[in-house]
Amino acid sequence: MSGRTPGEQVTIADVARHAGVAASTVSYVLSGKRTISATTRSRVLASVRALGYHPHAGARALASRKANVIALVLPLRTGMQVPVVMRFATAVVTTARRHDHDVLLVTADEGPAGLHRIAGSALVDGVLLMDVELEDSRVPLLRELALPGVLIGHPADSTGLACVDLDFRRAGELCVEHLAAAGHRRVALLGAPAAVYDRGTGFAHRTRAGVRAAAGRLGVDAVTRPCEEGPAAVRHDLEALLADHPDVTGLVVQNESAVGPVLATLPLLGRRVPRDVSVVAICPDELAEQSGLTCVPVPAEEVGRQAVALLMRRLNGEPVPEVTLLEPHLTVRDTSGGTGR
Amino acid sequence: MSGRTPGEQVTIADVARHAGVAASTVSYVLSGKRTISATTRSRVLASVRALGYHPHAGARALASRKANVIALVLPLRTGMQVPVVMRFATAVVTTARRHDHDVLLVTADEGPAGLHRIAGSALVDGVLLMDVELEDSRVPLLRELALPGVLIGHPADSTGLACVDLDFRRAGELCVEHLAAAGHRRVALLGAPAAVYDRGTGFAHRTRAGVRAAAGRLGVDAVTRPCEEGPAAVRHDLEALLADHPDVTGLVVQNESAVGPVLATLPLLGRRVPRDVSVVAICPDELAEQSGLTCVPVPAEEVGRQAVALLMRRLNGEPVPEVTLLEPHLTVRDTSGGTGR
DNA sequence: CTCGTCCGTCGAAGCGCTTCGACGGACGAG
DNA sequence: CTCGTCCGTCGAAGCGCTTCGACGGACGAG
Repeated sequence: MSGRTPGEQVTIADVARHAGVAASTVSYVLSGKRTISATTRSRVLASVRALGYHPHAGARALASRKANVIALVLPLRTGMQVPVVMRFATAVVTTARRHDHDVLLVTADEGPAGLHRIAGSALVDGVLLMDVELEDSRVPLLRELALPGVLIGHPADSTGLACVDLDFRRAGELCVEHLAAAGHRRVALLGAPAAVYDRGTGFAHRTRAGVRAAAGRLGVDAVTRPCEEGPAAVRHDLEALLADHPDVTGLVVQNESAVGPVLATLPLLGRRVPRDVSVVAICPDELAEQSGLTCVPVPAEEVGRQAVALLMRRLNGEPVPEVTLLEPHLTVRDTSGGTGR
Repeated sequence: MSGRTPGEQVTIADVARHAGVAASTVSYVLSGKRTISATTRSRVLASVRALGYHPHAGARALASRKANVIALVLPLRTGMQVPVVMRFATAVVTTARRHDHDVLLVTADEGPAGLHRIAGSALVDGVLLMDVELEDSRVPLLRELALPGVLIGHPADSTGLACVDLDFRRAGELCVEHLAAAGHRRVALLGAPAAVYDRGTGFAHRTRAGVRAAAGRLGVDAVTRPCEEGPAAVRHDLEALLADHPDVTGLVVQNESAVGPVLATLPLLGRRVPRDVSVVAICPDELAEQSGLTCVPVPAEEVGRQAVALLMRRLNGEPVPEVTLLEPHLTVRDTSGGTGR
């Protein structure tokens, strides 16, 4: 179609020759950094299309000192909410593309050395860090490297950083407020696996704090306990919870893999939902929708979009807020209701 | 520590000066493309470490005509097996790093234009294409662009390509053989969502073909039907299946999200597992392990490793087989057994 | 002892882009 | 009509690397 041999790089010089202008003019047409007459512009753009020109990414990065690539540092460890991560990643890629950036996938197990390498080699202009822990070793490194970064979740000390997250504390409060308003006086949080709390992962700790705070404020009894993954483990943890606290009538679940098993197990333990026990989850909305579950959705896409938008503003040298918390909302479905007690 | 201002690029010239050699010598030490004396080599490497040198990725790409980056083109559509995708992605990144390559994340919704852009801008040296359909529009494009690629799954025409996949046909056969050997004469495949078959996705079609082939060969009745996602949908589809075919005693499940609901629903329909109905799944092994499920594991990591290894061989100009099928294995657990009939 | 070979290193060129300074020419002000 | 301004374009330099050819010098063969 274009007549060129596939695989051969079309250069800016080819375009310039084809359009009868200087290479710098082509560059200015493409970047818009200088005014170019309408006729020249359209001639150049026609040549770009005719030749199927794409600027060489490496050459561009070298000359402009911008890679137009951001890194997405993913965790991929036990207890991560996998579908949430995927939807988040999609939103990140899509939004980044809209800002003319690509996304490099980095796994956390390369650790701080990975950040060093990526920053040192100018492979990326900035990073998105997921699954940030309260005391995260990568955070000081980010500061030291002067590498623009946006964190998903937030560490204990967020000075000089940019963090985006659902307001999990508020989400925990919302769940308890909803249950309390329906008359529940004893509630329980069935949370993430113990390892997640041990790592000091922010969302788990903050949710728990929110549940406790709201319970304290509203005069509700609240117990909280971790929950391991897998149907058998969930069932076991739920049974243990109800054995220790048989009078719990409101359940907050923050563990994707537990949602299905919890709803399946409760009837077997003689608890009908929502008549005997109300269940509220903090989880992806589709998951909740499938089961008619009352929930506070985790807005993965929105977090991804916001994170990229913030990073782009940082890359442009604009100031950004240290902490951006997304307001949670509770969607009422079939698994929560009043209590007879 | 290193004494340099953070964010300032350390260049090969800095290293050369520090070590008292020419820049080209540093380059040769790092690439190993010419013999360098042991003393020079160690002096250079010491300087590299002292200065914290990382070669500028763009400059390297420009000069060497290699980006040392591969693209991972992910689907992210309905019916994809999300955890499998994640584990696959991790294996890809890890293996690529071992070959000194990074991974660019591309979503399929950028479509063929994305491949054009990526190839044209020399951002990547090759691509890994996931979720390949039997008639995939990206496949001819790959050929046209002369862009080295490895496909996960395989299209109808694999001429000149490199495809890696679990041998899903054989996996389907294995499941039926296992059930037949245990005495089951009527089996059913509860498969992927209908949309997945409609798209012509290879793994779904091949599994179904394998189930049918083995059933025919062994004189077993086999019915196959798609299964939508979500507990309610799964339950509905399973009930419909058993209503139409009440004498089915062997169930093959190829749908991650259906595994839990199927095991939860069967007892409610009066079928104990494995006494009344044996269940065999094709799914990630952890998922099966959690439920004590007999299964043919989908070896996501192994597929990822193989795919990267093949791509690296292609990038080195070595010949690679058109189709690489991984041999499936059946792991017997608690959900399958003999039948009384 | 001499010559050829080859090992180890160097310098220069070039990869494809961006950006800076310069410079015609059009056009408006006086 | 003249001069100054500014718009639109050009050419050159430079980004940091790899790679090629060249060339000392050591060393072995004769």
